[in-house]
Amino acid sequence: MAKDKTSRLKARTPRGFADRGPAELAGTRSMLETIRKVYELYGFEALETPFVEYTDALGKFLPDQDRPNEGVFSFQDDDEQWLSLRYDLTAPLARHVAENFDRLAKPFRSYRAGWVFRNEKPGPGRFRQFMQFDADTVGAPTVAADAEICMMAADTLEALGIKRGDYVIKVNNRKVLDGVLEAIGLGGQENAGRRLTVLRAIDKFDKVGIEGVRDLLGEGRWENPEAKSGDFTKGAGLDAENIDTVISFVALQSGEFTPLEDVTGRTAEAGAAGYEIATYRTEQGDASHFVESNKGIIDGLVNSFGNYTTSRQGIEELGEIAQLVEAAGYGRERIRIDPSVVRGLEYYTGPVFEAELTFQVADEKGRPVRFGSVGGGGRYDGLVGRFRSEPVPATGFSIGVSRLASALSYLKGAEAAPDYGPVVVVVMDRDEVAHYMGLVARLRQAGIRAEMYLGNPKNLGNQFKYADRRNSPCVVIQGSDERAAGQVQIKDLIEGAKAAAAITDNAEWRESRPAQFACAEDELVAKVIEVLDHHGVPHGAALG
RNA sequence: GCAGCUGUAGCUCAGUUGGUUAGAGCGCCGGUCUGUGGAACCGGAGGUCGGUGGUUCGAGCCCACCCAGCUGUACCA
Repeated sequence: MAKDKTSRLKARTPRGFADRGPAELAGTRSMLETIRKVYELYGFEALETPFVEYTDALGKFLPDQDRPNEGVFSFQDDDEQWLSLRYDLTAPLARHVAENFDRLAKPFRSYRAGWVFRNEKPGPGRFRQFMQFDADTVGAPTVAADAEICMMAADTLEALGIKRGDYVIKVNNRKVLDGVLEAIGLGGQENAGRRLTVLRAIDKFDKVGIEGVRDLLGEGRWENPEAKSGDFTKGAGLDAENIDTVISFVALQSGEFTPLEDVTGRTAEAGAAGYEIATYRTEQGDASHFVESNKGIIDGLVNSFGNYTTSRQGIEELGEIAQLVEAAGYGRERIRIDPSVVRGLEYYTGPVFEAELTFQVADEKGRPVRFGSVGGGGRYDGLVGRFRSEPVPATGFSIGVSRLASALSYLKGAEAAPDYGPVVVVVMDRDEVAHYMGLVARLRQAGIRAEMYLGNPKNLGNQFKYADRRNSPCVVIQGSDERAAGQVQIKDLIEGAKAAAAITDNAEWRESRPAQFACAEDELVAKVIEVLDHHGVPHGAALG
């Protein structure tokens, strides 16, 4: 079929999707392996579910319509049932547990890694296909299950090489929020919409600050507040008193008003636990000592919201979590009670978690890059219950593998090790291809990545260029001279590149044949291994 | 969805007040070179100037609309 220029196909990946090269694949693979080991250490077991689910199982039909939510990729089966690509790993887990409920040992503890799909506008670091790695405990109502998940999240980030202090696991409880919302008259089904607006406002605390949240709780907020220009976001329309109530809640973690724990009389103990102690003195010279601790935050919550029934229950759960993680040695620098975390606006029913990276790096243009949330989770006691007559408690955590991988690549910077290619056996004599293939086979049997040059062999230089591009550690050469002597030439390309740095003349370059030596054909494997080991190139069992 | 900015070769970009056949660097392919990577030199491929319409003797350049991308914002189960 003749193709003129105008009708030629344009090769391109769809918006929000990307191909992944060998370096990225290797990085992801080792990350997944690290995460998997931590999850297994905690007693979770592997599970895989398909990419496609019935849309109703995902709970993603638009209200009152016969059509799935636009945010999920959907299509109809030949029997006209709606199918969708999974948009997270939690809804499919709930389906799996419900489907196999009687067979599974409860509590059921499983982990899953895989691609999920969202039909949304892509952006920097946001794709329409990305990978998550989840762990969930289904059938355990105790907050010990939640506390454990938080500790595991901290362990996982550290196992991935993120230093303590460069991340934090924030914990909140939806019940605390719900109680506050009830108290300001936003309880009940009829206020679901306004409740959502309030939650979103709180969720934006990080971005817009305390005054921004105040605007969003009241009339609304302009994208550029000074100029009153750009987009206007309509607010929740609360009155001043209720705004103050909500603000006082958010402010508990704002740094402007963080309740402290009084450790007067036990400063030695607090100091030993690693707390930074703040000291205040009265005019009479009496000293009081305080630390910023989870207990302090919880005491503050009890003081402000302890008389709301729903909130009180949530605060007690947070207190238990704080106590459990503290007892296990996880202090506030790792797991932090933080009332501003909202997370997962729909199905969470109790504790919610968010894993955040706190270090900052600059991108190639010198602008600061914030990574923010790299994982999150919480308790979703209602999700499995949708399929059954009774509620089933469940709690879980999800790591955004793709986003975390890009954060890690910034952290590691340029030190990413080069991936070495295979040993290349060049073709000097076309009639001897069978013999060259024999050499390659010997190398492969010894566990060495190797291949014969399969392109046009007429120009030896091209074969070296190819090996160079593949980042091959060395090439194997055998012409008629060597064959007659029962020898091969091994050329160490890594050493050669160093040795040749001083040579500027092409003729001299060719003549000198840097880092090249001859050996008996029988010694081929042993000598190649010497070269590989010298440069730390993996082979044999180390290939994995 | 809304707002701002940007669309010229694979990439980064020039392109004069609107004036002949739209250029450069890098990259790519080939050659010098069928016994040696880099360098060098020579040659080649690759463009409906994002699209359509308009103004004009004449548009890559001016105007209108559309499309795409980027950034922010909204939404994000």
